[in-house]
Amino acid sequence: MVDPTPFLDALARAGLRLTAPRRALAQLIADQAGHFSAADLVAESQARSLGIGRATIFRTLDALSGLGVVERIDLPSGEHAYVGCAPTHHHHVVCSRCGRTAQIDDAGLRTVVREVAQRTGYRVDEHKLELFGLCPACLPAAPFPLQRPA
Amino acid sequence: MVDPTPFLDALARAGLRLTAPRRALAQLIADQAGHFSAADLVAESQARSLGIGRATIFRTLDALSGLGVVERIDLPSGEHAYVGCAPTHHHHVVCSRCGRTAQIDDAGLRTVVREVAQRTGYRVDEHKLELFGLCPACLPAAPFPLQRPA
DNA sequence: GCCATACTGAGACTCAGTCGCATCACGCCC
DNA sequence: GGGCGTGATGCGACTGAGTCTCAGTATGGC
Ligand SMILES: [Zn+2]
Ligand SMILES: [Zn+2]
Ligand SMILES: [Zn+2]
Ligand SMILES: [Zn+2]
Repeated sequence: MVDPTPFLDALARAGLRLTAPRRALAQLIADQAGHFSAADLVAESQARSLGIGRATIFRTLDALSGLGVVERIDLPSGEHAYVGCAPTHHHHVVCSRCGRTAQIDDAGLRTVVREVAQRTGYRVDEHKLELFGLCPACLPAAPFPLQRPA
Repeated sequence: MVDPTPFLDALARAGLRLTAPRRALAQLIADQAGHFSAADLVAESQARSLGIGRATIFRTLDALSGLGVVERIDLPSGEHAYVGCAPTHHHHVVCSRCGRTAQIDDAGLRTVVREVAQRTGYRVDEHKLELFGLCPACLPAAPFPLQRPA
């Protein structure tokens, strides 16, 4: 039951209409603890009998991610998931157990990108960094790393 | 018409059989200039009348990526693509125009990962970094960056 | 309150990827 | 150089994500 206003504000600021389905979805998204999939929203919307069409859920996710307040992450499994987040450049650490994410800013990546550009001769326009592991809350539950950190 | 033996070697080393479809696919993959999708292979296999089933293509890609000689990359568009590559830890710079990729090793990312872990309290087990831009060959053709480098 | 128009829901559709199963053929052993 | 066990194949049906169309609805500027 977190605050959905950032999502609504973003929509309003972009000149998009604040319709009932969008309000409901903003709330639904704000309520998510970790990352969530479009299917999750469909299921919950049905569970809560919100009467929101599947297409609208996809369209709203598109709109919100276009505005940068929701971001798509590519799970190692190949699935797509979303997280609500701030519309500034950043990356995510994703907990493989509970799905909760933390935002991280540049964290020294700028240097890495510059070095890569220099070494490869590519002009790098865009980059994506995702980190997976266990959040502080889940750490005690799982003693061994899945893979050696690298 | 590049050399398909690295793929075949990897299969053999893993105790997998070198069947006709796998040989054909190894060649097909070796022939790819940039990244390719499962659908690309299906199409080319049909074009060359290789008679390879769709399922086999997916299964072979799974096997090869399990062995690390092929890697799945998540394009910004959300599509999945594959690239043949060395079975060591590395990342890719992907040309948004021609799809050609360059491998890059750690490139200072280790430090970034460590810093992120420290700042967030997460234990980071796995990470994925992908860079997108233009390769040296495509650079002259496209004067403006799609987005400000960040 | 009216109206242009952005948005919506329903449902059909496409396309990636999976699965089960009968058949095949690789490659080890002789 | 054959047999044979078993891993691999192809087919075709299936699932599930995401898209599209279109007629109808409701937002928000005026
Ligand atoms: Zn984000
Ligand atoms: Zn967790
Ligand atoms: Zn690779
Ligand atoms: Zn290029």
